[in-house]
Amino acid sequence: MNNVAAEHSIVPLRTGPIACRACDLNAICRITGLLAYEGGRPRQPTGALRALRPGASLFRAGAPAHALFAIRQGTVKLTQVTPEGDERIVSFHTPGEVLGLEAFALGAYVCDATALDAVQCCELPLPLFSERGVQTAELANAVVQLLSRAAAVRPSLARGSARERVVNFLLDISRRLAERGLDAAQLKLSMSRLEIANLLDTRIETVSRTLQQLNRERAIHVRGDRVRLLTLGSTATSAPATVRLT
Amino acid sequence: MNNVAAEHSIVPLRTGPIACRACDLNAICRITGLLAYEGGRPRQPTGALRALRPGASLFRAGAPAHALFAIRQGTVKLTQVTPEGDERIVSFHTPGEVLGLEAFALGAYVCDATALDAVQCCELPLPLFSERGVQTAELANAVVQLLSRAAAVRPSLARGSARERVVNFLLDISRRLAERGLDAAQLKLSMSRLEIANLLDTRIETVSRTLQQLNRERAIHVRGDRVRLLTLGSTATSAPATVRLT
DNA sequence: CGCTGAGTTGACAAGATTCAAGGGCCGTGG
DNA sequence: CCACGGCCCTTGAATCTTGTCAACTCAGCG
Repeated sequence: MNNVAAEHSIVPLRTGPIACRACDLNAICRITGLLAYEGGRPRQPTGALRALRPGASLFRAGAPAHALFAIRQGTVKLTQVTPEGDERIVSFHTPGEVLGLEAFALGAYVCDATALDAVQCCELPLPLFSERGVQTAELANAVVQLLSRAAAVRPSLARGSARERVVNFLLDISRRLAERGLDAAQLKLSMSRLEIANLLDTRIETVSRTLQQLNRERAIHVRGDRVRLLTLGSTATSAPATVRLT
Repeated sequence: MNNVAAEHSIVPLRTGPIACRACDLNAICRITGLLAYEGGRPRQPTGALRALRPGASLFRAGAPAHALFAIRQGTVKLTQVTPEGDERIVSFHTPGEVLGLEAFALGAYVCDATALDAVQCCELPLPLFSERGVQTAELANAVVQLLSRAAAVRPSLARGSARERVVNFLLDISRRLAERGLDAAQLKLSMSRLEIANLLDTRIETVSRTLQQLNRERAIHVRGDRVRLLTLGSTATSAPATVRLT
């Protein structure tokens, strides 16, 4: 009775990069010609591709910004260093998301970006925009679209009780997967418990306890970095009676 | 011995609108011609001005977005309604700041914007951008600048201990005043304790207790909605010995 | 002059952190 | 191949912070 994986039928998750059409940079890549077409269907991006090992840095806070980045595969964490000198995790980012948007205004990155696992990302050099320019109205509009979406307020995950934070954290990951057309019920937590605790402004013990409690309640199924959403996600919004957020 | 105001020399704060040159919309107003010049010096804005009484709504979440707003005077709170139906305060905004930047991408506002006191603001109709268009490279660049700055990560105030939250809240207001060239040591809290507590994700009693504790420690001087930063703000970063953030 | 609402304060309860200990997994080296 | 050590995660118990509830002050206002 030890083969829990088989017992609960945890299957391997998708690997491989995300499709270009599901990427937030898609419109811009098409316009700039970085993404060539073959009979109406986009093929591989022609822009610079980069591969990062776990722990490798994509860019660092304060460094002169030279490019925008789009994640194709893996997870990237954005962090800042507090005045006291310890790391504050700002957010985690999954395939299809774009990093470094502050570069247009500030010319430098404001966060450290670090790969949590094997990351593959596209690099869009900024001169692409300043040269051929935001002069073409089409490109300008695409950039404005992208930035404006990023400017919209995102509800902080570090609010409410420990339980609410953990639940919202899981639902946030699930929502992102769903938005890109992936399986939203099976999550792979690429980050450690410590990093989750950092993001949620709580302690590792609290994160662990809360996950285990949700597990006991059959709201989720946790095993290491694999999480399966059971009553969470499917019924959390429609039938709040089964799983209390609070 | 009841004349505390005189005793601690609390003086009236500046009223009147902020100067156009200290406004985040300045560049865009100049380019669009909404802000006319007289011999090189900007005069009053020619765009639509709106005045709001305390409690009046500037725009509502979900409403079709038709304009950008720049605050000239007063304080505006941005709120969202949680799925449970109660108000969550997202941020407070002071003169010179621009609201509604998500409109470009979403076509609708994502927050409710409400005046906390007598507010005066400029309204920039969105057609201004779609018509004459982001086609002029200069305007496009100004919009990108504004949006890109807004896309930069802001550290959440609802993190750390109750004391850290309150201190950071006060320092945040102070910093904003300083950025616009105003007196950063004298704050007028236009919002209620309840609204502060909501923003900081804590309780009104905790906010009250913390403010009073800082007051007893001579870190600040509080009297109603007037706060004077004493050791806070001037020495908080350079000499952490006097006032502990933690 | 009493009413009302915002703010403050105290006492207690609930929840999170802290400290300590133990389990499981994995890579290294005997 | 197995033992060992390190790291991550989990769990328990004590402590501390914050939330909760209630009472009270104070200022503004009819």
